[in-house]
Amino acid sequence: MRFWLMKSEPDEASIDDLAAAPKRTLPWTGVRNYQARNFMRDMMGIGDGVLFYHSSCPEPGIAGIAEVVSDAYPDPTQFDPKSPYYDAKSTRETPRWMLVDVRFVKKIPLVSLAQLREHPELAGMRVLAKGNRLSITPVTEDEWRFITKALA
DNA sequence: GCCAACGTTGGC
DNA sequence: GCCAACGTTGGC
Repeated sequence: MRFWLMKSEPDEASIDDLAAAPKRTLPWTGVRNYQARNFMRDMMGIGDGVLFYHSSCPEPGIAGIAEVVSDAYPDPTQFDPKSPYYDAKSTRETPRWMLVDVRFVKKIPLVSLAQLREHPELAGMRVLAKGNRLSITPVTEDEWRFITKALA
C-alpha cells in the first residue's frame, strides 16, 4: 500500500465533483506525462491513499482524501478525436496512456500550499519542490500520517 | 497576465 | 545523441 498526491483543476474535477460522481468514483483521465503515467501503471494498487489536490485555482491545496479503486487500464479519452486529451499516435492495440479509478473518501478543510510549507515534516514533499509540475507524486507514509492526522 | 521551470519535439 | 525551440504547468 502506497500514498500519492494527485492534482486536479477544480474547474475540471473538484473534490465535490468526485463526491457527487456515480459510486463516488472517477476515472483519472487526461494524464499525458510519462512519469505520472508510470506511477499509475507500475506503482499504484487498489487501496492506495490519495491526497486530492486542487491546482491552478484561487486556493491551491489539499481538498480531500480519496483512494485508488482499480488497477491501471487504458485512458479512453486518448482514442476520442473530440476529446482535448485525444492522442492520434496512440492505438487500441498499443495504448500510450493509462489511468486508474479514484474513489472519494472524505472532504477536509483545505490544507493550503502555504500551510503545507509551514511544516518541516513535509519539507521533502515533491509537490513543494521548486518547479515541480508532476501531476501525480508519491507521498511517504510519514507525510501521509502527518497530513491526515495533524492537518486534516 | 507574467514568467520560471520543465517536458517534448525535431532538425542535424 | 545533442540541443534549440516550443508548449505547458501552475503559483503568484
